[in-house]
Amino acid sequence: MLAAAEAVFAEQGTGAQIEEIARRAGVGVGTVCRHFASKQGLLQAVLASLYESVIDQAETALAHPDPALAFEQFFVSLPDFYLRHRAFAEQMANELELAAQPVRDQLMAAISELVTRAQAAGAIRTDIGPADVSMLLSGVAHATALAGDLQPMLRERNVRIVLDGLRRGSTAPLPGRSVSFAELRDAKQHGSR
Amino acid sequence: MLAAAEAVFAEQGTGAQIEEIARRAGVGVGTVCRHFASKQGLLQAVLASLYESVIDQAETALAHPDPALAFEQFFVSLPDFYLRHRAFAEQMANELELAAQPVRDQLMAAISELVTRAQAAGAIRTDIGPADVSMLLSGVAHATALAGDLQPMLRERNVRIVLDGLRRGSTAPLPGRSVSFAELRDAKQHGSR
DNA sequence: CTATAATCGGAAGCATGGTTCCGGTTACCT
DNA sequence: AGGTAACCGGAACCATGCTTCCGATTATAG
Repeated sequence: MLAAAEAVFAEQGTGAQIEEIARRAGVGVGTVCRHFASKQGLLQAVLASLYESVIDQAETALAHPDPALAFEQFFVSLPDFYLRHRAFAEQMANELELAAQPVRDQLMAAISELVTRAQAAGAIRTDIGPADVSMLLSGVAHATALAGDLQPMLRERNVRIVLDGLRRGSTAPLPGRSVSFAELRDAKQHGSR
Repeated sequence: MLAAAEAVFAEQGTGAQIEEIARRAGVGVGTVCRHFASKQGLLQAVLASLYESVIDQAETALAHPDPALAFEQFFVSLPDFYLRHRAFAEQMANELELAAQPVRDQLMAAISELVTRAQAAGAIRTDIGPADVSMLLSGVAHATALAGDLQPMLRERNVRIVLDGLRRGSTAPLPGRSVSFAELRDAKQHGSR
C-alpha cells in the first residue's frame, strides 16, 4: 500500500487523491485512512523514504574523488530524481515554507558539504552559500515538476544553465553575502515571529 | 473593485478567496460574482492588466540602446514585479500549462526580441532560445513567490546567478538545441493531443 | 464447527470555498 | 411623490475531497 502511495504521489504530486491511492493499492479508502493518521501523514511517510534515497545520492556524490564532479553529479542527478517523484519535487520546491525535520537537515548538511568542497576546489564561485543553492534547486524543482516529462531536453538544459551560473568566473559580483541554511532558518523564524 | 481584486491577488496569490476580495472592496460576495463570470474570469481580468504592465516594461527595455543592458534590465526588473504581484508570479510560474492568449503571446514576442538582440550583441550565449529563458523565469518566479518578501537579498542573488548562467563564455556546451516559443507550443500540443 | 475479534470497504459526514438566488434598497423616470 | 427597474448583500446551494463510522467479511481459537 505504501508502494502504491509512493507511485501515485510520484505521478500526480502532493495533490493526488486518496481514492486513487486506495484503488491502486486494491483496498478501500477507509483502509488507507486507518493506517495513516491523515493524508499529510501518509505523504510524510512516503517523503521520508524519498529523502533517504536523495541523501544516499548526495553521499554517493560526496564519495567522488573530484569535488567539482561530485557537485555537478549531484546537481544534475537531483532533477532527474524530481522527474520520477513529482510529490518530492513539490516538497523541495516548497521546502522553505516547512518546519525543519531531522531528515531534511541531513540533506541540507550534505548539500552544504558538497558546496564547500567544490568551492575549495575552485569549481564553483565562492560568493554563494547553501541558501543560494537551495533556492536555485527550488526553482529547478518547480520547473521540473511543471514541464519535466513534457520537455526532457529543455529541463536538462535548464539545469545546465543554472549550473553554469554557479561556476567560477562570473562577470559581476553578487549583491549581499552568502548565507548558510542555519542563518536562513533563523532569519525565517525571526521574520515570521 | 477591480483594484481591490488586484491588491488581494497581489498579496495572496491566485488562491485568494472571493470573500476577502469582496470585503476589501467594501461590497458583498454576490456583487463580485455578478460582475465577473467566475473567479477565473476575475483573475484573468486582473492578470490582463498586469500583462500590459510587463509588456510595457519589456518595450521600455527594448528601447534601451544597449541590447545587453536591455536584456539584463528586463531580466532583473521582472522578478521585482513578481514580488509585488504574487498572483502574476504564480501565473508566470505555471504559464507552460495554460492555453495561449493574445496578451501572453505579445509578451513572449517581446522576450524573444530581447533575447535575439542580446545574442546578436554577444551579451548572452547563442545556444539558448526563448523557451530556455521562459523556463528559467518560471523557476525564478516560483522562488520569488515562495520566499521573495522574506529574503529579498537572496531573491536578488538568485536572479543574478541565473543571469550569469545565460551569459556568453560558459564552460560546457548545452545538450540539445535552442527552441522558440512557437516550437514549444507545438510540441506541447502534440504531446497532450 | 462456531463464536469472537480484528480488519476491510464504501457510504455517510464534514469542511472549504465557489456559485446562485431572492428579498431589500436605491436610483431614476414620469 | 410614486412606481418601476436595476443593483446590492449575504444566506443558501453545490462541488470537491478528506475523514469517520458501521455493517460485512475473514481469520482464529476453543
